Amino acid sequence: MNESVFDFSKILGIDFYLNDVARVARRLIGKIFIRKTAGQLLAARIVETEAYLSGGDLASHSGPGPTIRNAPMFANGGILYVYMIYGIHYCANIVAEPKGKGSAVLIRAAEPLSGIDEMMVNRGGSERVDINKDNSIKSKVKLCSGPGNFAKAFNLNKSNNFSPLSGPEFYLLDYGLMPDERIISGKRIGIKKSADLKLRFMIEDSDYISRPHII
DNA sequence: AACATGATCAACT
DNA sequence: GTTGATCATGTTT
Repeated sequence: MNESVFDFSKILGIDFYLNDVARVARRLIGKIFIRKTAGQLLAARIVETEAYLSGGDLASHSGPGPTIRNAPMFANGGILYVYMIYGIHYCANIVAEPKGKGSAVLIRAAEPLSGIDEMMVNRGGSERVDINKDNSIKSKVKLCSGPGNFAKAFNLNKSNNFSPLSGPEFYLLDYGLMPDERIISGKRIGIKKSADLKLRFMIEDSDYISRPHII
């Protein structure tokens, strides 16, 4: 698959992001995330997200109010917020709602579509990303599954903070859902505070989900 | 001390 | 195959 496959007129407008973050998280399912750099195009279809609210959510980084780290969350929606977790992994978020609110959507998993060889390289190229000993692809299933893996496959880090999702490097395209696809919601993964909120969204029975559904 | 994780390995079914 | 313990390790509180 190459660049000409994608229709960049399907890009999401800024209004998409300036809505309630839980609504944005749900509607991001099925959207195609693209990173375009010189001579390279990475693309994956989002299949799993989590919303982190602007208020009343003890698990959200915006809880303490604006700080250096969470500054992107308090900017206007439609940009990236990338932070490091556990000293090892990066997590990529899409900021939602108008400036000053403080909310974001964590991208937890996606289906690789384009630039799969480059994603392999970004991930480290070991058998852990399902490649055979001769470097041929065994499976693309786990390449972007899990927030740390997604960020690594797209080579995202803190330098991508505040990057707009309206180009020229990052794009989100809306191709809709397949007729038989259903979006389900459940508890978020890996948090202890506000753990019962049903703010995780995913395509039911998708092969690319990072973890099982937790009601 | 906690943290929006992921890879690995031991000990199971 | 699956599950649970353990570890790696930067940044914030």
